[in-house]
Amino acid sequence: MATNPLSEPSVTLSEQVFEALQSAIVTGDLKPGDKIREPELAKRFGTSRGPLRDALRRLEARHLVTNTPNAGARVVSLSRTQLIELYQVREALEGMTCRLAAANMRDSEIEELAELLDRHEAVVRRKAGAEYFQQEGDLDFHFRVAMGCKNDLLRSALCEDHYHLMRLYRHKFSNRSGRPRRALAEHRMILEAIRDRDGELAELLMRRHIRNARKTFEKVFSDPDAPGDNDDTEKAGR
Amino acid sequence: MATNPLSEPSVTLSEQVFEALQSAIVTGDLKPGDKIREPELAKRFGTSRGPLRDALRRLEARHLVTNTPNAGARVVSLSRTQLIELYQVREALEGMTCRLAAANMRDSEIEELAELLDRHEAVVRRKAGAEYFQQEGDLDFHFRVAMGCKNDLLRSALCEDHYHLMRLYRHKFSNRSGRPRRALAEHRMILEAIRDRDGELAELLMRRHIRNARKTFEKVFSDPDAPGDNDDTEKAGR
DNA sequence: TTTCCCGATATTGTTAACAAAACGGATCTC
DNA sequence: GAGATCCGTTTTGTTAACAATATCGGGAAA
Repeated sequence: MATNPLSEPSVTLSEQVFEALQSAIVTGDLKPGDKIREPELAKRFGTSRGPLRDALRRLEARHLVTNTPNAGARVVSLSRTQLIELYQVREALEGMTCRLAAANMRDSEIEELAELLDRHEAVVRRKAGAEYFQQEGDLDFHFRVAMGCKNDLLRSALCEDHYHLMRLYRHKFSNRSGRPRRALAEHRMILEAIRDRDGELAELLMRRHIRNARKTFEKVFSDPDAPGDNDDTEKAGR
Repeated sequence: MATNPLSEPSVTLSEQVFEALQSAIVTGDLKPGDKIREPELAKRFGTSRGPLRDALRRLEARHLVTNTPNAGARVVSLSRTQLIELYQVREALEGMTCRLAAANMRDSEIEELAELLDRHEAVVRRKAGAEYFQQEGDLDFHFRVAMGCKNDLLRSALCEDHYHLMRLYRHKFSNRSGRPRRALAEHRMILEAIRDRDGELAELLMRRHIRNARKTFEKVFSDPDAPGDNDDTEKAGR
């Protein structure tokens, strides 16, 4: 898949490039650590460097791109330590989110969340590709809780600033050794707390849930003091 | 004073414009809601529109500027609701920050924090302009805790993304009716918890501290068009 | 061979001009 | 007189060229 189409002519070009680039990063078309050469990408998207630079700045705000003055931009590449830091931020943010969701989510939203978990359960029961789908499903669950908290600043911090970063690294978010099944059980407990409108419990459970995911991650990737950003698929090509 | 000098020739122009514009916003030279006309500001800073637009995108990431396509940028103007949302985000983020600071702050940093509080106490004792200085001091305290948490993602979220927004609205952050004195006492308790390396307590106290500030704010700026009593948890659609 | 310096080349930073869209005011219609 | 419509102006979006900086490779000296 070389070039993204850049649809929707009415909206601004910067916007389209932004969406296309973000998509390219999250889907792995551009890999972590890849250098971003402005002329090359501009030509690829059929635009000039102006809108491209504009898009780069926005991606920088979402931590999907890092920029060093006079040296150019690269697709972000998180070390093990940074991933752990992300878990900690999520624990804080999503804990609060969940507390607010218990207070502010609409009954209909709660029911939809329950149905979502039912579908996840069916997938996990079938066992077929459970790990992978559970990854997407996990993000989906957290996404919906964020949408339900009715705090716009929190929602945007999660769904816009951090969500795509999580998507980018979801394959590293622990999905082994029966974790999907446990995660689903934790989701169920959180849902029940929200249903009971028990914000305090909902927050506690969400924090524990994310903390558990972090601990599993730390165990699986237990390189003590390796830099972390280099392993399987790697190296800025040329 | 009309024009900021744009010092430091070695660094990039975008960077300088970014700093100057941010300063102009936080100091009140540009006021919330002000329209930002690119040609005007570019001329004021003695640059072209390119670097200015670049700076605008970065300020957008820090929520200091809002941009609507084809209609231009404005200095952000937070509603009462949005300010409350900011308090909630701070409660979550700074709670975690404080927990980590208790674990990771160096002894020397803790001592400097203690000295800072001593200075604040002297100011508050003298009563002279206590409210104002306590504002800056309060931010200073929170800033240092964030610096001490040793989680770079958290630190940047607080010190870069939200700090300047808080500075912009610090005069609205409750500083009346003896709150500075109480805030100082709360700071002292937080410091003690950090000193004891008691992360759990430090987080609890910091969250309570910010929650108290929020409640005072909500009382002082009570919603004019809210019908009944204020409900902490419920929020009508906007 | 290794190291350092230097210049060719590529990439980023910046500018000014052009295109398109929004804004404001005067005029016209009802 | 109220409201809609058109047109000139202003402002934003986009482009291509120019300037400054960094990168890379080759060659000279130790």
